[in-house]
This record gives sequence, structure tokens and C-alpha cells, in this order.
Amino acid sequence: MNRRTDDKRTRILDAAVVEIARAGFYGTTVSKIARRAGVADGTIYLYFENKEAILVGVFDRAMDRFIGGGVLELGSGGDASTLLKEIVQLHLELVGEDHDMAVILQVELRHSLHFMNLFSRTRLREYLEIIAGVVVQGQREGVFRADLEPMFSAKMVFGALDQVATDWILADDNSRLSARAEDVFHFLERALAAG
Amino acid sequence: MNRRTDDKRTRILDAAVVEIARAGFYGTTVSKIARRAGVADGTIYLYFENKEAILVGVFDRAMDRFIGGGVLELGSGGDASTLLKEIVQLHLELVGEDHDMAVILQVELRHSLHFMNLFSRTRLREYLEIIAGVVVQGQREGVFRADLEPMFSAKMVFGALDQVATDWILADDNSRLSARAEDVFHFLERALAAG
DNA sequence: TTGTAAAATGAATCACCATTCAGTATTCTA
DNA sequence: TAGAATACTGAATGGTGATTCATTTTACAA
Repeated sequence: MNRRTDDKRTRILDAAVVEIARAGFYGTTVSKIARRAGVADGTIYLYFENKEAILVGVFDRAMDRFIGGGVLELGSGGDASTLLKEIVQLHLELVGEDHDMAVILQVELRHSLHFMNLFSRTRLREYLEIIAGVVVQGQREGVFRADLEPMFSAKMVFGALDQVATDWILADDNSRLSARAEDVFHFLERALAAG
Repeated sequence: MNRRTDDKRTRILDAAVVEIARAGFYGTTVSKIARRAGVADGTIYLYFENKEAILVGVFDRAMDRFIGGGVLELGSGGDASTLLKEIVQLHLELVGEDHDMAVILQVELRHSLHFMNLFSRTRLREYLEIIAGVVVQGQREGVFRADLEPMFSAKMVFGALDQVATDWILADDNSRLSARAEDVFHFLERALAAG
């Protein structure tokens, strides 16, 4: 795969994000994606096996950025509470960065059990494990309650972030999603804190 | 609308729940719903304007049960903490009662911005306001922190419940969703509690 | 420059399925 | 019980859009 084809694949994915965010996966035709990407309909099939594979491609690329960024950031090695704050901040920044992408993450990826399973068994699990790791660290440090199951706590954290992100999309005002990070963090910290 | 037609409408909705839970909204044909309901394809259109209206019907019926049950229960007038516990318990019991219906609530209703908007502007808002009311009550009673925005808190509560419900569906073991109520309540209570 | 391979094109195919409606069956009324 | 009104039926219609592939264009090596 040389530079030219890479570029074309990227353009198709970019076009798909815009179209799917606007009309939904089923409301989007392969033709429309092709037109926006500036390629012929048939060209799509040189890069993706079928329409669904485009959505998978969009999703994988997003999660790579997401988890890549997250893990890197967390390498900094602060205390658990600070790490939690960073996760919350980073999550809301990344999702809030691109409204179209946010629509896809919060809405379109959830349109079938099939896709949800794909999501939850692979990349979401990875992400939850990173959060659970922070909870474990906090419990060792004595700043987080020891009586909470780390994976359960991680899911509660994700649930809060997910809810706030979905709410932001539906509100559709011009607020910044990351502006809500402070509130979410305080809520979660209180729930997790020892003592 | 007499008894006979009411019954038929119910059968169509019941059939739709099963089919849509299995194959998703777009993977389900009107014919399949008709066959399971034991009616002709055309009969569907005597009761519903189009395919999407069936999904709206499924959704409305579910939310009626949901909110009906919830508001009734909460009339009991306990303290805010008890009410919160009841909401958590009731939510997870109702969602966990029927796996097919749960799939529709947690997955199928979220497959388009259009639907999400419909949901969030109407029935979800109603539900969030009930929860927010409990938070306000708790703040007046002095058992919940006064520095949390009630509507924000309500969304956090819903986010936790929603996450646990989705997780339960995807896990697909034979556990009971309501078995998780205790953990969720403790997490949320800790986050909301004063002091 | 020429021949070959790789990439791209887009019109045609074809399966699919929501919706309709002319005909049939059932229920109601007097 | 006859006739009208209402409910139901399911085969036919028509639009749609994912996918294919014969043809054309572009890239590259000799």
C-alpha cells in the first residue's frame, strides 16, 4: 500500500464519518460516501469488503486514536485521583473534538447487537481495563474505597462519561463537551473516594 | 377500537419486540413481524402508518409501563435515599424483566439521532425530572450534597443504570439484572451523599 | 516510447422489501 | 337473515441501493 492508496482510504473514511453522522448508517448510501470522497462507487470496494466494513474502519481508526492517546497520557504516573481526572478530561476532549465523530461513537456504533458486541469485546474492554487499573492503583494508595470491584467501578466511570457525551450531542448547543469534565470528575471522585 | 383490534395491535407489538430484538430494526422485515403476529402483511398497515411507527409504538408502550410503574411506586413518600434505592431497583427490575425488550431499549432505540432525539425530548426527560426531584428532596432533607446540580445528578444516575443494563445485555449470561441494584445504589449514594 | 500491470471507473444488475389495493371474509344492524 | 360496514388478506408494484465487472486510465519499468 503506497502513499496514494493510503490517502484514498483515509478520504473514504473521512467522507463516511460526515455522511453517516448526518444520515445514519442506513440512511447513507455507498454512492454518497464515494461522491464526498471524490472516488467512483466501485473504488470503495477496492478498499473495503462491503458497506459494514467501512463503519468498522471508521470505528477502529477512532479507537486507535482514543486508546493511543489515553495510554500515552497515563504513562505520566501521577496518583490515582489525578489519573482519573486525566481520563475524564481526555475522554471528553477527544469525543468533543469532532462532532461528527462523536455522533458515530455515541449513536451509530450502537445500532445493532452485533456491533455492540464487537465493540464491547475488543476496544471497550481494553479501555475499561485501563480505567480499572487506575482504580486498583487508587485502592493500593488508600485514596479509593477498597470495597468496590475495580471493573464495576470502571464501568460506572465509563457510564458517566458516556452519558455526558450523549447528552452533549443531543443538546446540540455550541458548548464544549470538555467543559463538563470538572463536574463529572467531582461526582466520580466522591463516589470512589475512601473514608 | 374494540377488544378484537386492541388485541391485534398488541400482538403486532409483541411480535415486533421479538423480531427486532433478534435481527435489529433494519434486519427485520414487516413480513416477519406479520407472520409472527399471525396476521397478513397488509394488516400491519391498518394499525401502524409505516414500519417506523411500529418501533415508536413498541417504545411508547414500554415507557408507559416504565414511568407508570415508577411514579406510582414513588408516591410512597420515603426519604430521598430510600427513593433513590427504589428507583435503582425498579429500573433494573423493569429492564431486566424481558430480555428482548431490554435489547430494544438499550440498543435499537439508539440507532439514529432522530430516534434519540425523540426519546430524549419526551420520555427520558420526564424520567430524568422524576430523578432530579428526588435529588432536590434529598438536598432539602440535608442527606444529599447541596453543591450538585439536580439535573446533572439525575443524568449521572441514569448513566449508571444505563451502563449496567447495556453491560448485562452484552454479557448474556443468565444472571438477573436486578442483582446489580445493590452495587449501583451504593456507588450512587456515596457520590450524592452530604458530608 | 512502448508494453504491462495496477488502479479506478460508473453503468448495469439484481435481490430485496416497504407499501398498496382489489378482492374476500367477518361482524354488525335492523 | 339480508345488506351494509368494517376488517383482513396477500400477491403485485415500484423504488432502492449494494455490489459487480467490462472498460478505461494511470503508473511504471525496460
